[in-house]
Amino acid sequence: MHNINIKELARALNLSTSTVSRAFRDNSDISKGTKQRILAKAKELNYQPNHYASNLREQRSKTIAVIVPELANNFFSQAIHGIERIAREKGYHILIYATEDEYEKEVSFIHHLHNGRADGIIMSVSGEANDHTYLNELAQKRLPLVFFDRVYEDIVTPRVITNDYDSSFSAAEHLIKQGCSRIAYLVINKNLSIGKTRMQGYIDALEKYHIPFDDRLIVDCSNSYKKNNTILKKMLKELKPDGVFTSVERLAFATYYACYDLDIRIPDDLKVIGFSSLEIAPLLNPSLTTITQPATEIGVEAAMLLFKMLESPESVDVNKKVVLDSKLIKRKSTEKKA
Amino acid sequence: MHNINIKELARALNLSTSTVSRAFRDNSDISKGTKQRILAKAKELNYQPNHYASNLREQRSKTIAVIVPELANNFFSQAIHGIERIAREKGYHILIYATEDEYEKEVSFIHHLHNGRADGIIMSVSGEANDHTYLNELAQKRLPLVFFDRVYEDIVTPRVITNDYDSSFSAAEHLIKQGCSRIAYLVINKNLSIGKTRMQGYIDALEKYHIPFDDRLIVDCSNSYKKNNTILKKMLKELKPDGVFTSVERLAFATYYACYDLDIRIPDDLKVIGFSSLEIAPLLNPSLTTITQPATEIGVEAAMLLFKMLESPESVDVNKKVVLDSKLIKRKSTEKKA
DNA sequence: TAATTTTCAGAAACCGGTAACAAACAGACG
DNA sequence: CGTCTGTTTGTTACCGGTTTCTGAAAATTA
Repeated sequence: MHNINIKELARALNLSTSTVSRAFRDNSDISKGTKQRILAKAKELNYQPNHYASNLREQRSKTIAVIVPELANNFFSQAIHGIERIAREKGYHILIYATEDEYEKEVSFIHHLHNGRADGIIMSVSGEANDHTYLNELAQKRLPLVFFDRVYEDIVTPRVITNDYDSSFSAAEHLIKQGCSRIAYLVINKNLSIGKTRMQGYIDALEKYHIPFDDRLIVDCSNSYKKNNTILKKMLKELKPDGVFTSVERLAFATYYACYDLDIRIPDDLKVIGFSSLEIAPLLNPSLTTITQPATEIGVEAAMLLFKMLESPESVDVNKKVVLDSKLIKRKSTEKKA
Repeated sequence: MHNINIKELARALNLSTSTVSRAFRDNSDISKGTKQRILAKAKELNYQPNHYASNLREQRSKTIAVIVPELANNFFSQAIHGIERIAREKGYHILIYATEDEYEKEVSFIHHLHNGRADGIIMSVSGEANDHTYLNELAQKRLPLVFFDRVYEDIVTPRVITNDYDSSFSAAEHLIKQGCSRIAYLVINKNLSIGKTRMQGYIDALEKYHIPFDDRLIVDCSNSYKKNNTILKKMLKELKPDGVFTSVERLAFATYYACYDLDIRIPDDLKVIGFSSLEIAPLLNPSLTTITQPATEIGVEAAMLLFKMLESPESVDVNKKVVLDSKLIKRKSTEKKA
């Protein structure tokens, strides 16, 4: 048994397809009586207008694409949660794509989206390469794009970010005030603007407190747990920092594991602070001081911005930047010795 | 500037649309030369076949829908990650829907999917209500459905689950062997089969070790953190259990928080074990003994099963059940006093 | 009552592809 | 040279809706 279509429904009611179609859209003229009759019959026969036929005719899909570097990550899953909520309220569906931080996948996803599959794109970039021209084609096709959190500076499109510079400055300042003077900064992709911005906050805080900058303390990490463990252990042994500031949640965990392995006590020997959306940071051993981004809210804002662009493209400045505040939450991992 | 379509591409090449169309599908006859010429021109003009037009004609969408209770949850985000990987390999796209454990949303999502938007559905159910007839209509529409993890027993469709009974039995047994005799079982939805199965393992383990069953120790929790905190504190004070077994990750965290508040020491005063997909369970204070489900693999298996159904519906028995093993990982939260 | 406007329903074109069928053309063969 | 076969391309109907245009009937107005 196949799906019932508008033709069959029309025949069952002895009406034309155009009349039946009208019953499902509010604007057109149709008598109240027939509309009722059609809707009743439609419900009885469980008729749903074919989505692809409507989309083809109307030239819009009521679907938005969400591209993120990874899914199994607290920040992104919370952000998607926020996007999903707004999309549902607006009657939109969301397609999810994970780039796994691979540039090729990012390019491929974007290219495929040129086919009308989605009406707009919300994206947090992978940041693996420097050629972002493939994103410029979107504007030509009138496919609105909103960046969130991880962005490309050279692409002009609205974005939702957090006050990364201030947060980083505060984070480094906090470590300094807790007595740290050799603070390592852990980053995954130094080239990505978010990594750079956060690093600048760290550097400026050092300068304010006249702490010499040692570039060996800027540690470039990878996405592999194993490699990071090696890198971090080496760094901890050789450079003996008394504070670690991680620009990414995962690196805070990696630091914990490395410290466990090396019998370095947190916070006595080493204080740790990190960007993190982990809800159970208070349950860690020791509880982790975090800069927590409003992940769900970022998703919500990004989605609302995209919908605004869809509803009236002129109303949104392409340079629009929504900046939300992260929160520095002090916990045991940066406590001073009693 | 609008999207270029097949007609314009054909005109640019002085060919008919059918010839151009053929260049993009492998089966049809077309000379090698023209195919090359077409593909080159397509690339030059950045032509992408309109997805909705193809879908309408071919009556399939190359899209699968994934319905989960929540997104901001380690288990589900890992499972989606697994699904996404397989889908991408197969050239499929995935639509994501979160029910937020609300029955109405689940029904509404399923109903909307009758419109051809997706070729198949992978779902973990909300379990809020008892009428699941809306799912039976899917089979009539030849819309394949695969359950994973949280399933409805009364719906006959392939499923991917874990050995919940055995895992629960082992978990309870582990607590008993560690010296617990008053073990609370924390559950969110007692009616859901997964809650029942897991509870049975717990009950049978108690029986095997001749430990009396006290139904006050079966604690029905909610999805609200605040409510759970109240419920758990009350339970801990009144019933003084020496072990807690949580059927859901979130409840293990809630137990930790409650114990912190009440100064109950884990594991000395109370041992805790729980189902959890948290990768950083070793970093908790104390590290949490978990039954860890192979979340990503569950997603992968569910997706592979769905694709098998799509490729040859007869080849998959509707009673097909893929059972994967969870792992019991012992950590400090269930350690015996030295 | 006749003229005019309004209301409501149907016919048909259209969205952008796909594929069955038709046709043109080249080469093989008697 | 004519017929046959195979290859390649074009013509056209179709997928399932939406919407413009058209016309008949009903309602309003003169």
